[in-house]
Amino acid sequence: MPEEFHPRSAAALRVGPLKRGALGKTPDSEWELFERAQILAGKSLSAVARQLGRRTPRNLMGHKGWVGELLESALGAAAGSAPEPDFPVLGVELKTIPVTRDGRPRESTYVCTAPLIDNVSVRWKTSLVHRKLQRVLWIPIEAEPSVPLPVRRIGTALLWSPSAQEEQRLKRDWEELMELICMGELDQLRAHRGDCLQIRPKAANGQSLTTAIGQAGERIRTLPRGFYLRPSFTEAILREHFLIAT
DNA sequence: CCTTGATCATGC
DNA sequence: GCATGATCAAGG
Repeated sequence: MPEEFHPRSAAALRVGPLKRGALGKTPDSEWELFERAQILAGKSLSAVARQLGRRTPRNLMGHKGWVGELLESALGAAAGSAPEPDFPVLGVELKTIPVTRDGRPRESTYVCTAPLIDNVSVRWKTSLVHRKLQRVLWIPIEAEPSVPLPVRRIGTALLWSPSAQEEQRLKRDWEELMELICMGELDQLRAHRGDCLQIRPKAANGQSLTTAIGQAGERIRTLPRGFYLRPSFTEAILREHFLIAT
């Protein structure tokens, strides 16, 4: 059996330096993925970037996805833009989540593109939202504006699956939102809809257009949309598993 | 302070 | 253009 498949001791997990080549290797199991994430806990973004041979930008303006991409590389996620979880074989989606000093999410969490056409046969359980949220490796990232990006720290990872109740809430929202899409009610498809899951524009700019269905069933051009998790939902996830003062 | 709507970068 | 990675910024 290859050496890298052996469990490591708890002591090694806490204080051991990263083995040469450890960063970026694709994990073969969920356990191995989680262990790699644990090793990153407490490290600064610039430290991880340095070990990967990457430069750390001064800030995120013009580099909005930099943190997520850094963690993808560090954990060996399959790079690319395929509409599937980051670790397809494991069925695990990786999400970095910017948090305040209190550990509360600063932003909503993008899930996936909202399908505006050819979606009539899609059910909750066959939806991309469902597939991506079945198993998520949440990695909180320190995101206080007063803390310079390079010294912001990576938090303790959380491997999460929705509870039955959480899944019901997601399913209800998904069905309500998809109903509007299928009925051509894009005017009513606004971000205020949805208890925990919402739909918002997801586009390069306001001129971006994609095809959707209008009220008369005709094809129309509209802004591309994406599914997002509300911060209140992700905050509850973190709070259930970590101790967060209220 | 929070939410909604808008936007930035990258690969194909 | 579409999918990924998200954060920005105006207004309530």
